[in-house]
Amino acid sequence: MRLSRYFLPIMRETPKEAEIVSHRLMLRAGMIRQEAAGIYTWLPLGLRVLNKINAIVREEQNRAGAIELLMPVIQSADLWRESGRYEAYGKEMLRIRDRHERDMLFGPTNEEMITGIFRAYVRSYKDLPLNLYHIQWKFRDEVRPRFGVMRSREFLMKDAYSFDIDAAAARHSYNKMFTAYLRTFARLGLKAIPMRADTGPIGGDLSHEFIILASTGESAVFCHRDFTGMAAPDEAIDFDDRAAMRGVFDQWTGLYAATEEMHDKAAFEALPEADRVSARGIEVGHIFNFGTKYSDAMKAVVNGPDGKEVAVQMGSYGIGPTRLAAAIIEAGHDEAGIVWPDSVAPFDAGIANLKAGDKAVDAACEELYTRLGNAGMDVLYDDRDERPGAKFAAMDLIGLPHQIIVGPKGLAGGTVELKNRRTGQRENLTPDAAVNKLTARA
RNA sequence: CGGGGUAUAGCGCAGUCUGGUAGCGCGUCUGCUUUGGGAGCAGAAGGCCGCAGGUUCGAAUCCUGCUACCCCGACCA
Repeated sequence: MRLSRYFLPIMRETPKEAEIVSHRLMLRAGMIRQEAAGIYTWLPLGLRVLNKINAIVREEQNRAGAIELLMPVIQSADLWRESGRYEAYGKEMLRIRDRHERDMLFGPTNEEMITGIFRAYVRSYKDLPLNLYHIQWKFRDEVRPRFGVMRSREFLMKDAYSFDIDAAAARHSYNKMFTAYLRTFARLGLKAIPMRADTGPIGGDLSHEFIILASTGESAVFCHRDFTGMAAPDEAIDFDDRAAMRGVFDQWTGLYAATEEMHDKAAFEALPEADRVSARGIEVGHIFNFGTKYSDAMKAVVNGPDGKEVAVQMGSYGIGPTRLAAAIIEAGHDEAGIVWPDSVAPFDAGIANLKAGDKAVDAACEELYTRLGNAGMDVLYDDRDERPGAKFAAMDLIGLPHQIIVGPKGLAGGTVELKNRRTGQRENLTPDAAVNKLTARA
């Protein structure tokens, strides 16, 4: 993409409403635009990041055996009356009425709808286990939306729903999602720590929140220091291996970790002082095993091997990609701007033409741009007629992980500069070497 | 939902107390000079001063009502 033809409204000054760093940087980098309290447009640069996050979430859901579908944002109130949540959900649910005076709502979550889908088609235990998910907009009419897309009213959520014949099978489904989440967050460059959580209005008895540590986190969290050194399972792990899944779960839940609501002060203080981590955390995922709460209420039953009908065991599993975009920035930024992990960077690399209009520099940039593009890289080429300082600032602000800086001084000696945004390390290389080095990474 | 605040050009702000028809910085446009960490000079465009009503010869400014947004707290993917 040539920057001169792209739509990237970056700002030098920070709009005053932005309090936390991710919100400020998302606005300044031209990723989002506020349309109303807690409601945002995702501008082109932000959308690229969001799409990359979604792709990783999707890959890991699929790897764990979940199957994607797409449910609507607008739902009928009738389904919610069946489960009893139409009354129970409260003012967070945005209720609307259509032209025929029918009660509708903007979905805050989809347990009812997925249960309706399940019971319409699945009759036999032989069709289990089943895990269906979608990535869809949700609306929760928060009393006080804040922190940009971190706590917005409209937000994107990946929500998966598992259906199993019995509690043991449901437990395995839970462990699979647990493992998939660890892998997902690791691929997004985040260190997420599972913490036992309250189940709230979703219901059930087993639940974990995945929390990343960040000073701007909304809740206080407490955990064992060893979590910071733990590595997520690699892609060779077998999701159908019950013992392996249980092993991952046990490993990641064996140490103390709790949010403020679930905090056990005595247990925490029993740890050696050096092992205690007391910090702020951002919730980026939440999983629930709630048994037959919805299947009972909505009669989602299957015939078991013995011919008798049983209510299916269910679980639900949520990740907020829009919140994740902000959380990744909270975890990766410096004074100059965002520092994206390669996996979610809006572009794989940037080329800064320090003297647009200079024949040699233009030609060198064009060649680099073409060659990297042919190698399958997504490159942002800053071909604008701007001063070098403005280009450096823009590249750093939007956080491109790898930048090739091309100017007359270097070219005179046959080199360009390759800069690593994260480490700040720069090296002078021939254009060939720079292309090879960048493409070798993929 | 309680408490506090703000609303003036794309962004950040001054002007409001003390009424006289709107200004600064950044950004944008034109031209020239510049070009390795957000350039300089010259010129230009851009504003129902949140909305509605009132007071007044005259309202960004005073009065009344409304709306939107932000912050602190309680609640939440």
